[in-house]
Amino acid sequence: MKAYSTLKGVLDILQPEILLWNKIEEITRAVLQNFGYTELRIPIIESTELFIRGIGETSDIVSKEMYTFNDRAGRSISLRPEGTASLVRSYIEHGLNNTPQPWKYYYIGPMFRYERPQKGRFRQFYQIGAEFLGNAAPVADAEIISMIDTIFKALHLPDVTVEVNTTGCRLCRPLYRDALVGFFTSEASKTNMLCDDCKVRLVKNPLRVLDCKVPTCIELRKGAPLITEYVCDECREHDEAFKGFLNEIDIKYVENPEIVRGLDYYTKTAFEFTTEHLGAQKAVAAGGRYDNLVADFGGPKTPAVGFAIGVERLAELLRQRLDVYVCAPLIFFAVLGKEAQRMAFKLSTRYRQAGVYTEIGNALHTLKNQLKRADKMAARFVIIIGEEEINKNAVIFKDLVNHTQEEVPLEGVLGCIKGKQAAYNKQKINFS
RNA sequence: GUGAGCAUAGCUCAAUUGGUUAGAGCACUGGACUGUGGCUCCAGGGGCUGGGGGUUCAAGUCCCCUUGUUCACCCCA
Repeated sequence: MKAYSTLKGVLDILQPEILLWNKIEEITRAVLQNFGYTELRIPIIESTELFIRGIGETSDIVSKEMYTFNDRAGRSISLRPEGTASLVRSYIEHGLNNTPQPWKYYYIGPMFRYERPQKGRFRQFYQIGAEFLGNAAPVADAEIISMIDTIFKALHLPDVTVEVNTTGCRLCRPLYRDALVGFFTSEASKTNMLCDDCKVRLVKNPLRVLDCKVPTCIELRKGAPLITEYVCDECREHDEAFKGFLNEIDIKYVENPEIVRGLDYYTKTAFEFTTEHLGAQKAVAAGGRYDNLVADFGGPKTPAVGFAIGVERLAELLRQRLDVYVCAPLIFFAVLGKEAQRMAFKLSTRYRQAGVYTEIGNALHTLKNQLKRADKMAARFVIIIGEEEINKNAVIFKDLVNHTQEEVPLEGVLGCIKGKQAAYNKQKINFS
């Protein structure tokens, strides 16, 4: 029979990787909570229309990366490629604008994009994202940056750079866009010298020409108009105030006019947290403001800021750096014979219900073998039960670390364990 | 969608210029006088050399195709 394997770009996350993920989630959730965010579980499938309307029909995500299919009733369904559209949908669908504002929620889960996998990029990948709705003020943008910064500090993530940009709004961005197109089309020779990709970009998304890595394009765009020269007063003031708040809390940022979000809904602030340790996919978190999306979805006009962290990328950066432990059993029962097994099963059930991690050896194996397993599992204590012990109504209580053992009467076993929970062995996980 | 590199045991890797039954370490399982772990020693299981085709007396090794994978482009978390 043919061996099955995961689909391209889709991974099983197993030990020890998953322990690192658990730790990341645990720490991140705690920080999100401190900033007033609660989780919202959004579905993995939505109507395709939701993403087309939200992310934009011409975006790469929608035009070539969505997992789209028809359900049995012929409705077009898509696996979510991102979380924001769903959260905004949920906000409107449940009338959550009628709950106390502002509205702060986060989500954790897999996203799906049909792309060629490479370092830090997968077809099923996990995001931890949060959305802050109902606050148009620059301080909201800064609070989001501060929150990501706090998460990364809590995780001891090293060497991250905060890059920020303003992408303008619906009033000023078109002006800039036109200016840019005008710049590149002012002379036919200039247009022709652009690379083929850029010729397409010039029509589809001119801002991306600024991001091209072809040398001739880099040369050609010298002297091109800058977004900062075209943003309206409101956007400029917003941007300045936003950066002022970052200065206020000593967050070093780099202004990068090349940050052009690939999702159409962004306005004003756009940002990325980048690192040099991730290969080409260097953004570990990214986001921005989207003041029109809620209204575009038919909700009340509601300003919003949000972001998403790439969990795989974060985990990649934290391998070796975050101490991750797996709990070993406090008690391992080594049992000889059926009666011993019965006793161990009863005892261990009691201990487990009291919150103690116990394991029971295989009664068919020799004592030596069971001790070997106990050791391999890094168990702290072994309770040996054999015929002799059953006859004496006692057990042997063995300390695997101090190499000591004593015979204790059955009634005394619980007392032996009491106060020893702190003695749990913790096995530090070694990522290699 | 485009380009390049790589596919040998669960993992990391060997295998003269093509040349016998494809090896090692780690891991796993068992054993070293029958009820005592770690160390050591011994043994064992496990590979159609990713799949298919071709060249050859002979292919893990050379050629072609295919699939997977890695990295990069595009784009993005």
